[in-house]
Amino acid sequence: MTIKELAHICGVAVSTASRAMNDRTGVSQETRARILEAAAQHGYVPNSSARSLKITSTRAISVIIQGEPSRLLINVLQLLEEEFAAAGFTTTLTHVPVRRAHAATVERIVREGKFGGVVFLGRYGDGEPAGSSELTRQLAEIDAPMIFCTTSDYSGTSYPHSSVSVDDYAGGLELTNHLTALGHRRIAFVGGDSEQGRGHAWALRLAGYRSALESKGISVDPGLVIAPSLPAQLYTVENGYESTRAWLSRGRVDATALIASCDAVAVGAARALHEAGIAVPADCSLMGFDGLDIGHYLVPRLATIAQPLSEIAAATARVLLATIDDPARPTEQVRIRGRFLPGESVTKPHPAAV
Amino acid sequence: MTIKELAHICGVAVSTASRAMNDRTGVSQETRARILEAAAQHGYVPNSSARSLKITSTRAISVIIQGEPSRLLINVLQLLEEEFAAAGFTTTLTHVPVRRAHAATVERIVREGKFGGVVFLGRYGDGEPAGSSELTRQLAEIDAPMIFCTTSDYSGTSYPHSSVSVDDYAGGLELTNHLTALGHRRIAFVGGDSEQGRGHAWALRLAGYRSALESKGISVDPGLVIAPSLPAQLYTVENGYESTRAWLSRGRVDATALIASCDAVAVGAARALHEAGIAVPADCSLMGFDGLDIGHYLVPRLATIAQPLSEIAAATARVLLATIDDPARPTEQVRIRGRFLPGESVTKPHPAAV
DNA sequence: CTGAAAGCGCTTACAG
DNA sequence: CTGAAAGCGCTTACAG
Repeated sequence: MTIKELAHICGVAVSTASRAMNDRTGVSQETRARILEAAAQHGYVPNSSARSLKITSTRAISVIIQGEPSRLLINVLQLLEEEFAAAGFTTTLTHVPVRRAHAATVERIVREGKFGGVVFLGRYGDGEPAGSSELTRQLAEIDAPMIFCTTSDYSGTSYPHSSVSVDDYAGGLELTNHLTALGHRRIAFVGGDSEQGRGHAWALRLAGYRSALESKGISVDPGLVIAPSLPAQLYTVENGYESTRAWLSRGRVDATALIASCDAVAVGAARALHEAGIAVPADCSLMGFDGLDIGHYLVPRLATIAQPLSEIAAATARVLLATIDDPARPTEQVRIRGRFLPGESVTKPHPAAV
Repeated sequence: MTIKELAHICGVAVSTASRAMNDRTGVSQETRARILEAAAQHGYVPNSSARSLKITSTRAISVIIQGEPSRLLINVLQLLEEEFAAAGFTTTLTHVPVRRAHAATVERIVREGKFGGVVFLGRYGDGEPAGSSELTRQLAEIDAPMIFCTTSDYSGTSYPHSSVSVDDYAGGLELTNHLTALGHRRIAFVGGDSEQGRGHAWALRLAGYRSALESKGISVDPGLVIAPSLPAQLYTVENGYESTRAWLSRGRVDATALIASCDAVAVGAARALHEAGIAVPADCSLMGFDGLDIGHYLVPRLATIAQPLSEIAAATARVLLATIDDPARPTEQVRIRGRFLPGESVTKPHPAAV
């Protein structure tokens, strides 16, 4: 059923039916009621294509996720939807495969002009440094309100778009400080490489780890920074397991604690430690990052930094909507402090370490 | 830029530009090349609203997920996208909140007629029995190709739509047989209630559990079937933890093994057992269901039934596409056997049980 | 091979 | 308050 048929049934013009359906002024109370009733009775649903073809300022947001979304991103997506819905905006998720030409797809979405704004959720591009990637450069040329959510560029170089994320650096710092306060000196970091990771969450967490150690006068041992065995799937349980196993196979390193680049990596690392006969936390303490629900139920319960997802979603919506209202608005980099969640996976250093 | 501008630039008619862009016959090789080049140069992107307003047979599939999607559903979604893409179909995900009027939203999506077919992924409706819910009845009146994926109706009553899922019943049977073969007699089941669950995955797994016990001459003790403490979020770690804890607090029950309705529930149950001083598997064996990646890395490694996700996605696409080709095609109920994954969470029964 | 025209289902000035 | 008409950007018979 089209609006034309609906109008015919009610004996009114199409324009009147449209006004009634869209809750617009300029229709008498009774005419509106009659039309709405007929619409409900006949199950009339406006054709959204025709609608968006006419509508100029589309109150819609496109959320773009690249690759397989993690549990965390799904939770953020949920919250983003709620935030935007509260402001009267629709949210549409577009899923961009990692392999395909990402920039082209994004450009297409933006150029189509169906959306009032775009949220990039999670990583984007090919994992290059956020501020200097080819994609970022291309995006800078596209004139549309956009924001990066849970992706940040700690390097602080000029950054063409707004972003919102947990303060990964401060989190890495805090986790490490917890461990040094307990007396740990030989602390390993798994899931990140020191090279080519600028702008990545793990790289910022690693930077926090380095700073914390240095501020305590502990020199960072390169042998304790464990490169990812599966660089294509950094934040996965598999990567945590394989990386830690490869590291342990290289011989005794005397670490008394291990910080994982995220909770999932921590789970994999815990398994690798277990298989090597190293008990958590008796022989080696373990820290995660993200605050996933599941970490709270593991045995031992995982110590971690919880990402403030609600605040991240709220800030993302706030900044993007403000940018839509005022495109000339300066960009904003929002970093929100995470909350430390103590766990059973951490204790004082064992004299005979890993 | 619109197709009109593109046509103007190339000095051709709009219809010619359209034909060139859509790879249609009836354009000279050189004209086509010229138009495509101009399109690429100016970054012309067709307006999809205008396009879908004209197109009759929309080669697009709507995937509807209700509530917060689990890890498992996300994986299936991924695979579905690939399957449909291979057949030249676009996939659009619509996320329906649990609270809101689900039937109305679904009806709206279907009635809009933008999609060639609809996949319901995961649970739908208010958790009522699949075959007899109000929603199913309403959907039966909507004339569009649809299929239910990972949702099934084991009851075998006449079912108005096609569905594809793992064989939950056979899986429940297999898990239980493994335990009885090891000598277990007092086996509990957590995460499902015996009432009002017809059509739910956990109910089918529970049915398999019952049958397996009965076939061994072991009577099912109602005290060993643990009702969910959080019925609103059945397949969650939280529910596994809370349900098991509530059950353990009711006193000694002599169970030597516990089957969880899914892997997530198993993780929560493991935590509750641990807090009660019950060791897995020494004091109590534990079985999951689904075969999530993480279960493979837990300590102890979780024994489970792996859902054949690729096969489920492939069958879903196959049946739905066949239904689109031939709407008169009879509905089909596909049940795919899961694969048992042994784990360290299961052993022979301990004499002094829970 | 190419073009002019109709029309998909809507919304929105513009008249009355 | 209501209606007739233009037009959003595209595709597709229909002529040439």
